Amino acid sequence: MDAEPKNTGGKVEPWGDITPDAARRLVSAAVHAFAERGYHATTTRDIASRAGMSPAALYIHYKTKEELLYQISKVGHERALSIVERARDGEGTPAERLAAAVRSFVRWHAEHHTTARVVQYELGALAAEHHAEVIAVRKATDGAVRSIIEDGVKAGVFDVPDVRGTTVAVLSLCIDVARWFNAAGRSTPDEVGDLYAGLVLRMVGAGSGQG
Amino acid sequence: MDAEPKNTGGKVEPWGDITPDAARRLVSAAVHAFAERGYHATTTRDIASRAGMSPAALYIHYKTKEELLYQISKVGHERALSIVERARDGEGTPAERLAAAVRSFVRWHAEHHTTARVVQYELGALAAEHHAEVIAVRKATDGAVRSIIEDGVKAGVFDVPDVRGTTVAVLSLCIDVARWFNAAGRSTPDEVGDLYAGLVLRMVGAGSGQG
DNA sequence: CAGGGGCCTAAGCGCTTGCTCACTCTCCGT
DNA sequence: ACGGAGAGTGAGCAAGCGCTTAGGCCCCTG
Repeated sequence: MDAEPKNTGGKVEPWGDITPDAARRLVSAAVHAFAERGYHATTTRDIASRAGMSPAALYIHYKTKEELLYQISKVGHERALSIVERARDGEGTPAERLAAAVRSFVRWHAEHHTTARVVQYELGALAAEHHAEVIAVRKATDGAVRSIIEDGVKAGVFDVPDVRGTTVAVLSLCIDVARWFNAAGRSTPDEVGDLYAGLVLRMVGAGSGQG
Repeated sequence: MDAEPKNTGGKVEPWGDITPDAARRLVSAAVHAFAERGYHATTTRDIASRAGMSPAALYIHYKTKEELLYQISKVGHERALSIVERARDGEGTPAERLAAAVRSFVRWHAEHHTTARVVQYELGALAAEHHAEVIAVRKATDGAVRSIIEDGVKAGVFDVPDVRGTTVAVLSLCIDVARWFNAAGRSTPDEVGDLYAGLVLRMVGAGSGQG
């Protein structure tokens, strides 16, 4: 029933299931390099040396540098989508489900901020067909969040005049965590997730302090 | 008292006062290229050809490609800072000033989304000292927003348990507009600004519907 | 009208890039 | 013992990069 790694919210590296070992090291090296300098400023030599191998070894496991980005982007987007889908399909009131979606989505972006930064901000470097594929996943994510908000509006527990615009705002808030979050910073992923869940409930007019 | 172009919220190109004409065309070309493909994926030949000149002409007006980015980033950040400072120092209740700050800040990011995208997302490509300079301006912007929120908390009209975290969230919301806003899309800069101002008032517990 | 500065170009230099090639080493089934 | 597949390397190619150089045109000033 759960074909994913053990734990969606925990601290597992998202690339633990890639084989062989060298391929996994390459993906991990690419994630860190892309997150630090951006895709175009990262060289294949940089990725290979971070993975502890020669420049040529990269091409044994991946056809191009772009394929590495595609792998990262695709897996990351699917993980992000599954997080909000799980919240959408879960039990509870719309407010509880929206809070759960935001909390786990934000926690993922904070916990895996290196991966998330690549996933959210480097997709413009993908080849056309890969880009389109990833955009489709993003639209599904957007739709999942919107459907939770619509549920709340239909149930009369949310006060949201502009559902589409508010959905974009909620996702903005969550995604941007990947840009500024710093593991050495003041707050933990859990704290940010809780804070943001509360802020989003207020945004939809279902703030905890007002019923 | 106002050494800036005529209009901070209007539709003026932010580079209208650069001379000579060729330098202005180069900056404008660089902004568009950087926004579309990113700094590192943009070539000096691309910038020059967009500006209607030969590759070498770029170096008559700017020492390096990075200096072009610095010019864009510095001017853009200063403009953004002046927008929130104006709101902070303006008249009205904390709620009114916060709403004004968000409205004009968001409107600027939507209106000038091409410039804003470069300003907000390409600063990592700056040289170390230029980067530090720009970071200082960003901190000032953060501080200006935070001081408005603190005013509201002190006055007892905002309900914000975590001022620092909420400030980050508010800025996230505004900045991310530059990433997704599309001039051909559904909503105008004014509409987004109004929507976001309302959402932020709710985030700080000063929603219009509850006094 | 001489001449110098501002603005621009064609050509190209030195270097780095993504990627390939010929080859080696290690492991494993027969 | 050995051949073939998988995984890796050192060297290097073609293309593209940021940037420079040498020189030409135009206009302003004396």
